Order: sequence, then structure tokens, then C-alpha cells
Amino acid sequence: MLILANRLSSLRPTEPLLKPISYNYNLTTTTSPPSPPQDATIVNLVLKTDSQTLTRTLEKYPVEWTPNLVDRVLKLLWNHGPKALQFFKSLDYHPTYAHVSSSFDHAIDIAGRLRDYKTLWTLVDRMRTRRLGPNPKTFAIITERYVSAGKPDRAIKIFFSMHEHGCVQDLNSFNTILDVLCKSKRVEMADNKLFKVFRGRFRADTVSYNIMANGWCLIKRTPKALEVLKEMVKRGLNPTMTTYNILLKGFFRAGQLKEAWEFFLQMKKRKCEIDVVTYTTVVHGFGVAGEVRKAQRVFNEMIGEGVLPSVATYNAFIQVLCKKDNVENAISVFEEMLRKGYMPNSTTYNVVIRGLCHVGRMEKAMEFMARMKDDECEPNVQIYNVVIRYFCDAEEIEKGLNVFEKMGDADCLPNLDTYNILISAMFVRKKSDYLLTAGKLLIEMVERGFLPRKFTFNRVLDGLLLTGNQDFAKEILRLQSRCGRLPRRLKL
DNA sequence: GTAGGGTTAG
Repeated sequence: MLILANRLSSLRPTEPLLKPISYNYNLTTTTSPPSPPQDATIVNLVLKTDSQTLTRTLEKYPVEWTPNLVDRVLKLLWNHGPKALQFFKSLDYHPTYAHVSSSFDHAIDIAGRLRDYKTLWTLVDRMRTRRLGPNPKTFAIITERYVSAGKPDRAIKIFFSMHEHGCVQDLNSFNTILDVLCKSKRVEMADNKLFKVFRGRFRADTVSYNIMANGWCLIKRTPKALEVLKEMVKRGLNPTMTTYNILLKGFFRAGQLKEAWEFFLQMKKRKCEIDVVTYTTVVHGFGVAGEVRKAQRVFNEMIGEGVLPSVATYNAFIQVLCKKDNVENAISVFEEMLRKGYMPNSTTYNVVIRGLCHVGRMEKAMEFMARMKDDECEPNVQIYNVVIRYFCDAEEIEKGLNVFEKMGDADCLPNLDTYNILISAMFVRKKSDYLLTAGKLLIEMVERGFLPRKFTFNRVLDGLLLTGNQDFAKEILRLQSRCGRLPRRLKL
């Protein structure tokens, strides 16, 4: 503890020492506004039109295509990658509309998620031919996609080849690749292959060091994070509030509650301008560790200190009450936040709805779903997934399927989790109808660009064979080999 | 889209 305190006091405080009271509390919603009905109409049109006729359909469609509209449609089609790319490609033939770079970035992101690297690089080349890029953001997207596909070495190579694609390689892009690796927990790799070797060449700055410290914290190695801190000070770089908040969160994540508390006290003692992020971290940290009273006290204390809670602070506190206290109290805080003029966002609704589902109060949860829509905040796919999951867990499979079907009407497409949740639910009771549904869901998810796990394929296959649906099983088996998975040896 | 706080089950 002493060592920690000494280390902290040896660091210079953030400058400026005293900022005016932070007014960064957020009274307005941070949720994106609901998309115009026209967007949903276009999305549905794209979904039901086959690829051959899409170009002509879009050409005739009575709307003025703008970059904004195109980006919104791509975003809505996020969970139907193949259709999203068809839309992008078809519109590329439009006689008067030309894609801008942000739409290219979206399309590249989608191709990367589908692991369709051929399309990805074709798009990059086309972008270059049209002098629209690729830009550093494009490379942030590409490297992130390679890393999340389990190809971090490839991502590093791509980073070093940026200049060959006509894109500058600077400190910012260096920091980006570090961050991409760290966020995927490949901190050792980021450290050994990039940071240690090239920090001199790129003139690593506070941001670079913060990224590395955060990386170590993410894998719960706080001593390494403290080393980074020491190192940056040695190099004459001043830690910032961000640095301290990273460490603080790191202690909580690593379960070092005493260290976290000491660190927080030191921050206060050294008159760092404790900000709303610090308080949110502490409220959440103590709360999830089960120390609800302490979380409560800190939450009350911050206002006295002149730091107003943000929507995120409320979300943290509400989540803590749901998990470690009770939902009623959580709902009181939710109502209190409304009274004070805060606008709940989708995370707020998510934690409350989750809390209600968890104690089996499904009707009340559905009430909140409706309330959300009244607040012009469309439930997102995560919220749908929570509700579907809990209906299925309660063996109310039909209700779960109803909610799933409703998603299609709203502008929210199911994602990989949705399919996994539903498919597993079909196996709770080995009813033949449900096993067929599982098969159909599996086919649909592949069509939409999601790659089911081997386990999922096998489970569905077993189910179909067990209920005598040999032909359907064969179809699934063909699907599996098309997905590039080795088909299991089966007696059909 | 160069860094820190709220959603993610067991």
C-alpha cells in the first residue's frame, strides 16, 4: 500500500491542477435518434430484392441518395452482411450517385466481419482509384477485423504496409494499432513486437503509454501497468486524468479493492481534479464487488464535491442495485434520474430490463420495452437478446420466438447471439417442431453472414437425425461444408 | 476511429 501511495505521489499531478467544476454531465440523450421511416422501407426493400435486380430497383427508387442515407442503411444492414454488401455494390452502378469514403469504410468493415478479404481489398483498391482513401480510419477498421478474426500478425504486417496503399503512417496510426491489439488482450504482442521496438521511431506520447497501461489492466496485470506509468514519468511524459482512471479501473478489475480505494484517496489528496469518470469507476467498482453501501456513499458524495453524475454514472449505479441489491431500488433511482431531467439511454434501459428479467418479472420488463419506444429510443439487439433469453430460460419458447419475429418489423436485425440463444432454446425440450426450427434458424444465420460454431452444427444435426429428418440433416451437412468446416463423419 | 466511466449469461 505504501509503495503504491509513494508511487502515486511521485507522479506529477494532472495539469491544470484545478479545473472549473466539470459541467460535462449529460442531460440529453446519447442514444442515436430513431432513423426515419424511409430508412426502414429501404432496408426492407433491399432485404427482399434479389441481387440480380437490386441495381435496377435502386436506380428507379424515388429517393435522393445522399452519403448520410447510404451510411444509415449500411448501419441498419449491419447484421445482414451479404445484403449490406449487395446494396453497396448495386448502388455503385447508379448513374448519378457516387459513394463517399465513409460508405467505403462501412463496406470494408462489413466485408472484414464476413472474413471476405478478397472483397475487402477490392474495395480498398477502388477507394484508392477514386482518390477517396484509404485513410487511417480505413486501416483502423481493417486491422481490427484481422485481429478479431485471430490474425494479429497479419494485422501488424498490414499496419507496416499502410504507406504502400498511399496512407500516412504516423504516431496516430501507431497508437491505433497498439490499441487494437491491446483491446483484444494481445498486450504482450503489442508490447514486444511494436511498443518496445518502435516507440522511439514514432515518438510515443502520453496516449501511447495510456493505451499500454490500459492493455495490462485489461488482462489484470496491474503491476505491469504501474511499470508503464513509471516509465512514462521517466521519459518526461505527464500522466493525465485518463492515466489515473485507467489504473483505478485496473485495480477494481483485478479485484484489488484495497489498492483501488487507496489510489482513489491519493488522487483526492493530491488534488487531482477528480472527474465524473473517476466517480463512475468507483461506484461501479465497489458495487459489482458487492459493496453496495460504499458505492452508494461515493455516489452521494460526488454531488457534494461539485461533480454531477452523468447518465453513465446512473447506469453504473442502477446496474449495481439490480445485481447486488434489488430491482425496486434500482427502479427508484431510474425514476429519480428522470425527475432530475436526465434522459435515459439504451444502456439504462438495458440494465433495468435485464434486472427485471433476472428476477422473473417478464411483464414488467416488457412494460419497460414499451416505455422505451415511447421515449423514442428503439430497443437495440442487445435488449432483444436479453428478453428472448429469459423467455427461453423460463421455457416460454413461443414468447421468445414472438419477440424474435417482432425484431424483423422494427429496424433491428438479429445478430449472432440472437441465433445462438434461440437455437439452444430449441433443444430444451426435444420437440420435433423445435428441432426443425433450429435447422431453419441455422440456415438463416448462415445466409446472413454469421458463422455458426461446430458445436451448433453438430447439435442441430444430431437433433434432426434423432427425429428422423435425414434429408434436412443432409442439407445442413452440405451447408456446413460450404462454411469451410470439416463435416463430421456421419452415417446417413 | 490516437487514450479513461454504464450493456455481455454460467
